[in-house]
Amino acid sequence: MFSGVNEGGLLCMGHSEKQLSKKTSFSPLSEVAQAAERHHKPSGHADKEVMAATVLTSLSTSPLVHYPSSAPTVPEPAGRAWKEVLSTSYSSSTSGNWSWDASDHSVPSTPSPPLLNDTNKNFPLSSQGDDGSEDAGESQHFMFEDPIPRKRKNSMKVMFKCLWKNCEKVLSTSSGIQRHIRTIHLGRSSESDSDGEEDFYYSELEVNMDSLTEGLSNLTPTSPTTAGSPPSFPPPLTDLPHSKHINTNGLQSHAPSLLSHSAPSTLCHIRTDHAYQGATTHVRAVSIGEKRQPAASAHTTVNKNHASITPAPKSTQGARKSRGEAKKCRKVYGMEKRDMWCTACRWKKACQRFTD
DNA sequence: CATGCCGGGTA
DNA sequence: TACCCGGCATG
Repeated sequence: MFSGVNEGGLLCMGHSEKQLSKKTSFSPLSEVAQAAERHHKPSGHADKEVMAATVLTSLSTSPLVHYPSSAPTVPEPAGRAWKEVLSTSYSSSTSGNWSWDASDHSVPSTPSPPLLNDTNKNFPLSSQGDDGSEDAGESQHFMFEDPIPRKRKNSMKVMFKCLWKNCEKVLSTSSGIQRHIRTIHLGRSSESDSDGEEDFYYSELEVNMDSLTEGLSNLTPTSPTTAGSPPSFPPPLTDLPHSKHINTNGLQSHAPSLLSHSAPSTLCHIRTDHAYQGATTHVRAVSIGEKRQPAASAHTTVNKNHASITPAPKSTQGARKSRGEAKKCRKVYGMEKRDMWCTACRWKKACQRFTD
């Protein structure tokens, strides 16, 4: 799909420095461009290369452009389907400093139209001289996509499935599932007495009705019985490797705290570059509680979060020299904005901006 | 495989 | 000292 652009980048890589050829997994465009820009020393490189790289960079400043090439493992159809899902429910600014679409026009069961209207997309990093091409909301998704990216929004449906033990209640709205959890499992009578420590463990099933029509036909909003849940989905309340734990109060700087009970479908903000999904049915477990999560927890790589269910914070014996959970410059800014990294990160040293 | 960063190299 | 990178540990 981006063959033209990619080839351009790769062409530049062809006879560039070893650094470039080495990091083939990164965005060749920006890498080349930045390297070319940075290494403006008289290395004998033709100006043409620099120019081409620069142009490519300017074309590819939107990470969205870069993702498809950097995530080759995602099958194209699934990837696109996922993007469709994203575009219906989330607003991603793709640079790490993402933001929810603060507008509360989203209704879980009826995916809202593309967020062409999200005006307050704050994108503080976009100080590049770029024009508004990437502010155009989801249009950027398809800037370089094949000309027929027509989506089938109508085919996407969001379900919410209770993850509490022995309960597989499936509702079509997250508020419904939250109410269900609150009343049934948390024993609360009203929504008002929320003490901010509620754990709403439910999974958000985004179902592509096209491909899974009959497979999930029994997963109707009113079907409380065993629905066609993903086979590997673990029973709740013990371990939730697939679950995402999101809190209502204490989201930190990078994770906007717009997670409100009233805006259910904006629960999870997905960084698209981590938007891993292998199937058209995306399962996302969501919990609203009081636990703190590092900012990096807004990942979609759902299997990394050790979501502790009980309020007792499970003392992860990560006391070992584990890698910090904080997003480092590389993750936050991405390769394409490498010049925004802290110097330590640029030099492959310990990040000094996002210390743990 | 991607990421973080130590250790060591170069200018 | 600033910068870069090989290579390893980690997830």
